[in-house]
Amino acid sequence: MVNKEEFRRKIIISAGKIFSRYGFKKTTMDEIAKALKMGKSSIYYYFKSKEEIFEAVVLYEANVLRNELTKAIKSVDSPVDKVRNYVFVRMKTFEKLSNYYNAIFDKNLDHFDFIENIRLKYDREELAILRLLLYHGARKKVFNVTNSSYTALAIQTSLKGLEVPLFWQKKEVDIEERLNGILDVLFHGIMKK
Amino acid sequence: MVNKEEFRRKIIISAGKIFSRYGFKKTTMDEIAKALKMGKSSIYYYFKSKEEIFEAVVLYEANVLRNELTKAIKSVDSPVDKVRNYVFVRMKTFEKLSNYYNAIFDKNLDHFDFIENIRLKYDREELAILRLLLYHGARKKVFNVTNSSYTALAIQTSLKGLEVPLFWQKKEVDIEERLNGILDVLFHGIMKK
DNA sequence: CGACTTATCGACCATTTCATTCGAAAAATT
DNA sequence: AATTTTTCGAATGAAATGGTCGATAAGTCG
Repeated sequence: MVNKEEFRRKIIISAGKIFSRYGFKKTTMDEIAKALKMGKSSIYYYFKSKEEIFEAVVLYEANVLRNELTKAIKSVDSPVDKVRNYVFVRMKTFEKLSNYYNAIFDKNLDHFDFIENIRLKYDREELAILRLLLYHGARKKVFNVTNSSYTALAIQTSLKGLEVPLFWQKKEVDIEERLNGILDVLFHGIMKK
Repeated sequence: MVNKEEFRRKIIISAGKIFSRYGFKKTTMDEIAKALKMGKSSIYYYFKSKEEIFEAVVLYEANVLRNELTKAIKSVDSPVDKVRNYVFVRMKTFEKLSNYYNAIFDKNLDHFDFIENIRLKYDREELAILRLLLYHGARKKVFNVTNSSYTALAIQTSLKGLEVPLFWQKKEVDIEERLNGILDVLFHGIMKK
């Protein structure tokens, strides 16, 4: 009982690597099994289907993202630093969570309902976090934000805008620079004079 | 007539990218065609089979390697620099020629005769080049090599030994450092006192 | 134009691949 | 030794895929 969950996690991590390399479709159950030195059919003792494994992988990565983010926020005090850290970590973690992002972008996977669900859920979560960061910043008279919900949405939208070029032309873009640019604009439009 | 060869090269380069990402087996003719914005069957106007495309790709990359190497040798004068450049370029080009190297390493592709042929041919070529470099070095009284064939084989063997860890754990290994180490040993065992 | 060559493509076929199922049999636990 | 948990080989049916073929554009030459 205890070990079954343990082993599921093992599968998730191992399969995650393969998925991230070849994508959902090109990854075969046989490969996942071989990587774990098991027979293909044994995998089905732990997961009902390939899709279910993928779902678990994406969920797992989404959680990693969530943890990194909350950790990054807690690690500093000032609202400005919190926002800066949040944005930075969010973009930096990007590359590592290829399955999560592939799941969200890949048109080929649209038909998976759970992806839409995850996307919605995490969008809402992100919005809540941003709203809170802004709200506290405003409370402390650091930000000049009247409607934190509204501004949070604006920030989220611009962050998503940055995801696309990052995702498509990975190499070309200098993340750091562009992020700093965005943060500059963001803060100077937000900060109390 | 002129354009057909041109287009074959286009296919080779485009397909090469896909092969290098997914490997021979996981790459489909449909993908190759789509990448070129063509119908799948059109590809067969230029190549007889998927295997033939792959062969062309590997051959193409092998030629790239050969060119880089001869260029690197010609760019310097002293025997020491020639050997050093040769070894360096050979290892540096490594990452870029994933198809060539995959073809040589991948057990799954063993049954392709042409791979064995390419391997043999290029092994022989490499040996000839090394032998020449050593021979000239000895002539100029820079190297202390009595049997250049024999020593060339030794060097080739050790270079191949380095390929394996490079190939399997790409990230971990610091190429530069290890190469310099090998070169150090090589030269100081070879140089005239 | 009209014959002819070059190039593209959709539909189709034969085969292979692959996710999944199932029952049996190890292995572990009671 | 009975029971439960875990693993696996073999089988299956559906989907994917490499390759073929004839039709048909598109281009060329007289």
